[in-house]
Amino acid sequence: MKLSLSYYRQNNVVEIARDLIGKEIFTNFNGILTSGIISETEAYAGITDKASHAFGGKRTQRTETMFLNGGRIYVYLCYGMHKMLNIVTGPKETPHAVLIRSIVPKAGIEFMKERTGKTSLVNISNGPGKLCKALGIEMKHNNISLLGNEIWIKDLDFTYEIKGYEIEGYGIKATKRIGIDYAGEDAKLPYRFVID
DNA sequence: CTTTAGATCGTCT
DNA sequence: GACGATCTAAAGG
Repeated sequence: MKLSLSYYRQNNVVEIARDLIGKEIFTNFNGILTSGIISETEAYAGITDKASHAFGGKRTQRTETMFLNGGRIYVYLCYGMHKMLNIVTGPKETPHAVLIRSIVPKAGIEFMKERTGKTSLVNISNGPGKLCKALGIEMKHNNISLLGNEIWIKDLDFTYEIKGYEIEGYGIKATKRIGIDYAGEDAKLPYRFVID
């Protein structure tokens, strides 16, 4: 079933990042439904985390979304061409977010191929920029609710097998985050979660 | 297999 | 004006 507001408003962003592994994220834009199983995440822990856009309580037009209450998405542009998808968590004024870094495609695979120009599922959504392309996520989707009919996340109570990718009885490994060497000591925190 | 350059633009200073 | 929570293609070993 669809994850609820009370789920997103829990205050432990690192635990939520770990828990989101194995859940299914959907988008439904203009009648085109696509989804994938979340297989890699990273937690960004608000104002105390040097790697977070909201570090030190930094409020700008861009980071404002993270300060709102949990249960919406934060989309931003990286390197001038890639959209990044984040799940805003925690209560209002607590700018926690979970970056979705990889999904295993499930629903609407033909649409994903069309959006990415790829002919196979290999490497189609295994990266934060790539999954946004596969799911059709654009800058204009920043700030939209995860309880509406355009994007949502579902808990799974059974296992999946998708075109050779088996997601069953998996383990979850914690590692340091990617691409945040500027964050000093915080770059070493085990805030990245992957299926193992 | 690994390394490297180049693409490209919203956001902040 | 500088810089990314990245990706790809191309070249080299």
